[in-house]
Amino acid sequence: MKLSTRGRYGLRAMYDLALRYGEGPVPLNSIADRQMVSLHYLEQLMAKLRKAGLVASSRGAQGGYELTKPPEEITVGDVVRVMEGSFDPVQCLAHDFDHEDCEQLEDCVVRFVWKKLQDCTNRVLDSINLRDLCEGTVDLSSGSCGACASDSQRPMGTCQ
Amino acid sequence: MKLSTRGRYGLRAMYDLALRYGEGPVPLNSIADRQMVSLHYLEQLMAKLRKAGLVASSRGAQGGYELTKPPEEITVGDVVRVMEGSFDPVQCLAHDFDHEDCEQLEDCVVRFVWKKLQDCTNRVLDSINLRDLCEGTVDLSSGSCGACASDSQRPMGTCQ
DNA sequence: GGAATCCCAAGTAAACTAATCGGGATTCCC
DNA sequence: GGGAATCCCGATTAGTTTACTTGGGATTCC
Repeated sequence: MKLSTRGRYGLRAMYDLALRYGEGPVPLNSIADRQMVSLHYLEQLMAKLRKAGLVASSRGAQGGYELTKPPEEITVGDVVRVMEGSFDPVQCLAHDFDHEDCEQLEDCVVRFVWKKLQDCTNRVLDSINLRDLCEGTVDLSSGSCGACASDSQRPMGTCQ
Repeated sequence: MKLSTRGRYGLRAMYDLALRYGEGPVPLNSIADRQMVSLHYLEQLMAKLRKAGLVASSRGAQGGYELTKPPEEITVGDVVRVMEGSFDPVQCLAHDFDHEDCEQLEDCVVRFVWKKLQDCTNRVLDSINLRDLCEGTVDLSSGSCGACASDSQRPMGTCQ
């Protein structure tokens, strides 16, 4: 189980926008530079976030992207589910699954393991919003990245 | 984020073996039949579990596979990590990652979101062992599969 | 000796990933 | 009104992964 670059880049872009919330449209090339991601690729990712209603765009010079809601009203789960697709470890946990097909697919006991996993994942992702990220109020107690902690020139809580 | 068939089939095969623990080698074709999985594909999956030391095989007629440990000593996490690879949402959370590369890769704040996700996932998967599955002592309270509950002809806790 | 098993390596079609490429449409500002 | 800055869109692509299938070989029991 891995995250794709879509989820990772997408969340970093949203974090970047959250840091600049209220300052007007943020052009994508500045995000691409800061986050070191290909501009064209990021455009594709932003299209998903726009269609999901999480960001709004304005075209032309001085255009760019901005969050459609305050950072505290957007959870990490909102972003990740848009970028990665909803976390359905197995098909028959998906909302639109026809349970007539049940016996063809999965052992019940085993399926509920996946259900527990899904619940836990959503709970974690929905418990953190973009404002938490900006303010560094996320509890970082579990595990630490030594390489980052010592670099004090960078903006708070960031690596680059 | 999805589980591949490797993780799903692998856990079902291990559950099947756990139900028959102590009864001698279980031939793979019987597992493949019960779990409705291609025999040859299942062979490949079992090879991983064997190399990881979770099952032992005996060849020849009356041969088959069996757990190397009692079901209560094998967690779902043990199985899933073998089958899916360890859940490292991003590279730099992996054990062998060189943190010199840190600034190239990921924003710290965002990374700790992934760290929390990893911790929670491992905690859930490691909290359930194969005996729990066999005895149905897993707490199934969150969510339910209507199609299964009503079918009383099947072995307890199963769908098929 | 033959049936039942596990073991192994190779091949494959389809999907997915992580982009790149090339251009078009809109808007601001001078 | 012209040009720069920006978003928008569709096509293409190389590489990887997934979920198998195919075809056999080795071992063991009876």
